[in-house]
Amino acid sequence: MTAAPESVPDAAHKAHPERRHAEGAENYAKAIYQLQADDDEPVGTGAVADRLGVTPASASAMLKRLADDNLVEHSPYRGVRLTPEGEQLALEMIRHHRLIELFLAEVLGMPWDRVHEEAEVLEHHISEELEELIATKLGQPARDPHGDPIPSRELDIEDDRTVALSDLEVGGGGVFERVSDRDPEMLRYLDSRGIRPGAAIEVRARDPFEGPIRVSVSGDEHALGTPLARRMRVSAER
Amino acid sequence: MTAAPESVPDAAHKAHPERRHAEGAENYAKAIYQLQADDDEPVGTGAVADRLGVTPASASAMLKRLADDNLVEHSPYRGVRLTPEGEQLALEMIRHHRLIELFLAEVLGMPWDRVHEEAEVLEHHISEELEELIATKLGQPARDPHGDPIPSRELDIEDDRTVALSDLEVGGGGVFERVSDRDPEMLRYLDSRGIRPGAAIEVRARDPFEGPIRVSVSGDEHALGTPLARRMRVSAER
DNA sequence: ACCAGAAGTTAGGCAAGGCTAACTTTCTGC
DNA sequence: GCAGAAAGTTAGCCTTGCCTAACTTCTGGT
Ligand SMILES: [Mn+2]
Ligand SMILES: [Mn+2]
Ligand SMILES: [Mn+2]
Ligand SMILES: [Mn+2]
Repeated sequence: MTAAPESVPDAAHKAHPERRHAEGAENYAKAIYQLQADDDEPVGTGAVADRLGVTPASASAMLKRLADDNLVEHSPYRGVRLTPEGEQLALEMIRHHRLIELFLAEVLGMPWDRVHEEAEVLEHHISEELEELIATKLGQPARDPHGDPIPSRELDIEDDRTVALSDLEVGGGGVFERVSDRDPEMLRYLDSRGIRPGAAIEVRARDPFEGPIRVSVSGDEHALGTPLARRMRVSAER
Repeated sequence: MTAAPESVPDAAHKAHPERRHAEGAENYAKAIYQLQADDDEPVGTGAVADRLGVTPASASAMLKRLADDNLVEHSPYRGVRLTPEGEQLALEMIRHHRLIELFLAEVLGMPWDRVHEEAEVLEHHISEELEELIATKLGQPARDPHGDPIPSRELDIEDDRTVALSDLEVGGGGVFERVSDRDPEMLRYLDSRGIRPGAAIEVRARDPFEGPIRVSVSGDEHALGTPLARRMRVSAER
């Protein structure tokens, strides 16, 4: 046996206070964070329920519990806002999620349209130690396979400087930075067209009434429907 | 889009019928499997309760539910035995567990005394697809970091041909095949002595009344307590 | 053969989360 | 400014697991 102290479990990875919250609370916190975006409007019960696929009644009950746990402030009938503690919890889960997605893609070769579903489960079940081992293995990465920023170990996250592709004028463009990871079909479609985060993209033409948007990506032209273009984010110019 | 069929989700990894059971059922099935060993005595409620750290009352209730789900046969007051379905479920979890342990150790460099705890959680949360990616990455391995055999994809498991080190006579020995993974302290101790699965081991002397066992491992002598020796398994000779 | 203690089960609770149905509050269009 | 619609909440119920306390069954020693 070495001279190492007995039963002192390393004590390293203790940046965040290791609050143990139920998986439910973690999912709600993440959903609220993502719905809150940056406009600091409170988030409605219905929006949370929709995103999590539960009834408004279930969400209402759960939000009250989150309020008791100091994860949200709840004004009945008006909505919820994350407390700083709730935001930390959300960011912790987002860090787990994105690290896992990248790890699955990079280390295990899982296709980028399938990593999301797996990460959605695993994010709640990895230890802080495993989180750290994954981050180290990946070289403390800044972005996940869909271009989304990964919060730092201290849970700082880069603020979003992108605009939706659907909001660009003809002639506008930039780097295709990120895309929603929640629709595998969509990801496979983009992949099959060779459209991936990091590519330069430019709007060539737009049709009115939500018509397709013609873009060029690395030389090729594509006509993208508005729902798709809404989920693709491009670096803000200027 | 390629000519690949739409929405047919690959259909590969479907060897086992993908029964979804609650995490509780998975843990109970695994516990019963491991208590059952090979002596096909039925397993008592108390033994299950002990191993899972719940009260006998809780185990009793749960065993009844497992019986309803056809995972065990339950004779009240006499004990339970796994059904074939229950055994498949147990082996599935054991495969997950041991693949995850090896993966964490080999790919992420997690020390062998810490992989068990992490695997204990993750085994319930990886998809069949991820299981397969891990197995492939590791080259369809046969043993985990503690020397325990990993069930095949078809859930066949090699039967145990080892004896406890504590049961060997002086002069007996063989290959140190495997060691219980449930006590991190013990694993660290063995590791610090350079005693690892695969090493040749021989009993040099024994003291009566559960006294220490003197063994030689790759040239060095060690005195091991009986509780430790009971958890170390050595290849059966002859 | 009996009976005490060990082992197992039942009864009654609790906490998380989900549901539906019914009720309340807020918002909106006239 | 008010009615009806939309949004949110409450009430009552369910499932999964766990608990303690009380009861039942089994077993081993005399
Ligand atoms: Mn994702
Ligand atoms: Mn963390
Ligand atoms: Mn499997
Ligand atoms: Mn293990």
